[in-house]
Amino acid sequence: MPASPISASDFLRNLPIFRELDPAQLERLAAGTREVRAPAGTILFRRGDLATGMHAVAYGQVKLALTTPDGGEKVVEIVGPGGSFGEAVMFLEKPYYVTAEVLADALVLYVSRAAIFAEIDESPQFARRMLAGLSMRLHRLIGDVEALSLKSGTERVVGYLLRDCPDSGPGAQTIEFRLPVAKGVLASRLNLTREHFSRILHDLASAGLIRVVGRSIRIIDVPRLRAWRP
Amino acid sequence: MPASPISASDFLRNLPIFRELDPAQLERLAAGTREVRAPAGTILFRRGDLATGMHAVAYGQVKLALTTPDGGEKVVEIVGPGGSFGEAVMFLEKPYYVTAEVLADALVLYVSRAAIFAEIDESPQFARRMLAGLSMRLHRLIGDVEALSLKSGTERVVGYLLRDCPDSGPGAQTIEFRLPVAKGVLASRLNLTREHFSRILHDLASAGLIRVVGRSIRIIDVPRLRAWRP
DNA sequence: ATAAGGCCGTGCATTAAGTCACGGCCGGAT
DNA sequence: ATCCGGCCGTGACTTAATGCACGGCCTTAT
Repeated sequence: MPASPISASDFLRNLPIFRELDPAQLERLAAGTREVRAPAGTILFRRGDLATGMHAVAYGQVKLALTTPDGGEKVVEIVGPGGSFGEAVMFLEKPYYVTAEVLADALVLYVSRAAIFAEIDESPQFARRMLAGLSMRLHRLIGDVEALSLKSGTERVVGYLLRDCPDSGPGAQTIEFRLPVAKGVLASRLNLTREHFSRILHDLASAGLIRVVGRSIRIIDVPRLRAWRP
Repeated sequence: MPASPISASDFLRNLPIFRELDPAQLERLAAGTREVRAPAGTILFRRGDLATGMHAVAYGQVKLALTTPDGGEKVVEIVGPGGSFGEAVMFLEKPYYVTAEVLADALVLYVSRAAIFAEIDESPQFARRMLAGLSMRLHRLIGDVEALSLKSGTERVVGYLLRDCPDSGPGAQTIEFRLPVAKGVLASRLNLTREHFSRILHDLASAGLIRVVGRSIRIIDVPRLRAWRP
């Protein structure tokens, strides 16, 4: 099936979920893998499509979103290199619940259900790896539910800005980075309207906590931002 | 470890997750199972406690809730007979993310991580069962995220009331049932304040869609309730 | 250059939901 | 029976967040 099984297994090896597999295992998975190169804007699948395998991003960016009949959408996750999606729905043999759209030109690996199931039968270690992966996802999703249900918009934004800041001691530290996606997409991910998100960033900036220039954000004082209260 | 391994395996057999296991497998799991009888009000574990196994409800009712430092809480799930919880956190070897409180006198089976892991190594079929279980949970949780982020309070209530109504044809059908828990708990589960929930039920009732008497709810016309629009 | 389109910020009006306060009711314990 | 305490309903008010409208700006392609 694959045009170049060798490169498929090379990509697979570098994905967190498939790390620590031995070469034989990777080879078997690679045989059930298809490489999908897709430019920004491509819809990989829509809510309701049949699911017959899982997906992993080698490079690029994919947006997973819930959609409503009347055109509304809520971004559930933004998947970057090394990330995977669609496992749950593959195990359940149900149609996709979300729609996947490529945001930045991507190489997505598609691993068939048959290959995954065969490998589970072959290797308990692999099964545990998949279990850990799903558990991880579940854990993060409950974090989202928590943010959605008992935090304010501003708290969610602060939480996001500090997502990978070490919980370091006192003393004003400054960190600068670029948002990985357009603000509109991020707003939806954080369950805010574009307008509301814009206002929140503005407010945090005029409180002297952050500095925003286009997509670059400088956190002026990490501990003070972390200590933000309504 | 168990006082009566025979009854443990009897209970296990009747849980959806462990159904279809052969007697030998059940026996092995039962050996790693502890029966916990707990009256209403018991806290089984709190957010932050160490997790070393999973839990399954034989009878009774358990509430899983997120808690905030300042005493707030959001009910994530109400687990009844046959339901299980704590798997994800067990696989990740992380502390519990939610707090579990017994709502109605319960028998909860606690299965140690060791027993689960051993059985995964023993049986790929069991591994697939666990994968399906976690996938199921993930699926439902995304449903919650969807309800939380793109539905109004009333829509969530309507969705809940219709949760297990067959999507049958036209013609006014009537269904009556009792809420499984106190309205305050249900309100939190649906991410509403008690007051808001109360008003919503009132409004639906005065629109002639439902009839509420204490904990009993009669849906007067299922299709019309389903067709409810803001 | 310049045009065209997507993305973003902001003022104003509106609304869904939350908060506070109070009073009634129901069910279990004495 | 009667008392008590938890659970629930409701009115008045506040607030966080949304929706709409518009205008600027910064790409990207021509």
